[in-house]
Amino acid sequence: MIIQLDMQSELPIYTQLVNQIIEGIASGRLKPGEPLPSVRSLASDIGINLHTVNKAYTLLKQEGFILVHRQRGVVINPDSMPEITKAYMGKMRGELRPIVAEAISRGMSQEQLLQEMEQIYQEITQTDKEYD
Amino acid sequence: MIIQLDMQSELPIYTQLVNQIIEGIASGRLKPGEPLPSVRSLASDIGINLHTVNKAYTLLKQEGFILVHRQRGVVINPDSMPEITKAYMGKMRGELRPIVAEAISRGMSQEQLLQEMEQIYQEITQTDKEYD
Amino acid sequence: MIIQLDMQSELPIYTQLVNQIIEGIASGRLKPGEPLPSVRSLASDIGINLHTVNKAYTLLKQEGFILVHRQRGVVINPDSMPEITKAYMGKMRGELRPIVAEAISRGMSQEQLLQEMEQIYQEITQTDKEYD
Amino acid sequence: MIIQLDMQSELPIYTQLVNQIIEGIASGRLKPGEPLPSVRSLASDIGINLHTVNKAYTLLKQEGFILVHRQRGVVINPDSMPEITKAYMGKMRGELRPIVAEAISRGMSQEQLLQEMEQIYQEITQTDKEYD
DNA sequence: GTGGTCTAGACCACT
DNA sequence: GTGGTCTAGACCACC
Repeated sequence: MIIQLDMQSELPIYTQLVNQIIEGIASGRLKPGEPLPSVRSLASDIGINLHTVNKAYTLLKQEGFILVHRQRGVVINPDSMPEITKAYMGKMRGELRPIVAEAISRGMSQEQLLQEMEQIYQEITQTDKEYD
Repeated sequence: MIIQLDMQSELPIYTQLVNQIIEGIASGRLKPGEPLPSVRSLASDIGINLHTVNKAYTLLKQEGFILVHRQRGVVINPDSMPEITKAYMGKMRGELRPIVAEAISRGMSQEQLLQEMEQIYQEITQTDKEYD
Repeated sequence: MIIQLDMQSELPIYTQLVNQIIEGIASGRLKPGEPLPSVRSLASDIGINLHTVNKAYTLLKQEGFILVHRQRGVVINPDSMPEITKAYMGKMRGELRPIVAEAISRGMSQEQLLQEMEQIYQEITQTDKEYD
Repeated sequence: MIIQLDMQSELPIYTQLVNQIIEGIASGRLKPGEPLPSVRSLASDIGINLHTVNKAYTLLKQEGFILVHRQRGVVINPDSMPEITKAYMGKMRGELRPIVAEAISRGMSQEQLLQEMEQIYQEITQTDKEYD
């Protein structure tokens, strides 16, 4: 798992970590049951504080993406991913809405916008298949 | 222009203001050249601090959505909206990516996701046409 | 709001804080919309670190007992308390079960046990009514 | 004696073990004088560390639920179960209190709550009577 | 060794 | 002044 952090980003480090791990799951690079590095080792690997990693793991655990197994350590949830709940859909639409609004106000067509999303979808899912 | 703020949101108030004004533009409710309330009146109308409105207007001005005349006050940019620059596309893709990734990891299909975006696009653009 | 912490307890400080605030809500001493002290002031009042208070508040926020209002600070959720969800019932039963099992193995009758719970229920709800 | 451990639980494994053995006693599946597996065999049976089983047995012995004979091995205390001491009642009430408080704050009535406890009591005591 | 908790001190964004 | 974030160093419980 390669983690790329942007220390200048407005996004908190722990959020970037969460995003990258979720993208890892979405892409198939991180498979159910697969172990994640310990907070300490990941923190020292990417040169941040262990508490920052801990916060990211805690959030991922709360949402159900990962779990802490007493014997195997931190692993991608082997049983199931979080569901598409109403709460999630609400959150997702709330995040999407201002992005779409700005695109419209800049004159982007619906087709262009959908194409962008489609391309991102493809980029994420069709990651190098050497991992399968 | 009706402004709906969520004081419990994680989004800063000034960001919510910016988003709503941009959505107003996208929907056609706010037309080029149309005046916006003064910092002072908007702030007192919605019960927030002057600085907060000021920050929102400043950001909108920087991106080119509005113009601030000393005499004529604040108006929606009558000449042109911000362009679809490379910088903008990069920003937009960066925001879209984690949303798409989470949707994928929760098992949402590309079709579902595109449909969601299409619906949001429609919701914004086909706002009540009494404004035209 | 008087907070009583037991620094020798096996329960983490932030858990004790969470419990006491929830009991404050249950008893009516803390009413919907009522403000809670800031993390800093509460921390210094009870002589603990502000991060510990922060963790307690974060948990209460996640479960919906409190919310952080951008203007009014931290307040008891004025609209609604968390629901009696399936997840909550599962959690509650899982906590209750070992308590009941031990009581049975020590020879406590169902009546005694129910009476204990009833008394606790009464103790919490019939707190000194000077607060109403 | 079937032991069900949840390796993702927040409860330590040894606590889960203790709880399940006490519930076994409460239900009548484990009777006074009945032998329990040796530390070694139980550990290997359920795939956990020797120390973990040892810790559970030590706690059960300290509270008086089991006896550990050098020759006859581990047995459920044949003479008596732990008493309903003041210390125990204090501990029990302390555990019950936050559970009751949360139930109240979520709007659960005293009747509902008592009913829940009654049902758990019944579930534990009216276990399949083939064991009698 | 692991994750979990607590403390301490610092900076920043927001209002 | 508020909450949010990050760092640092420490101790403990668990396995």
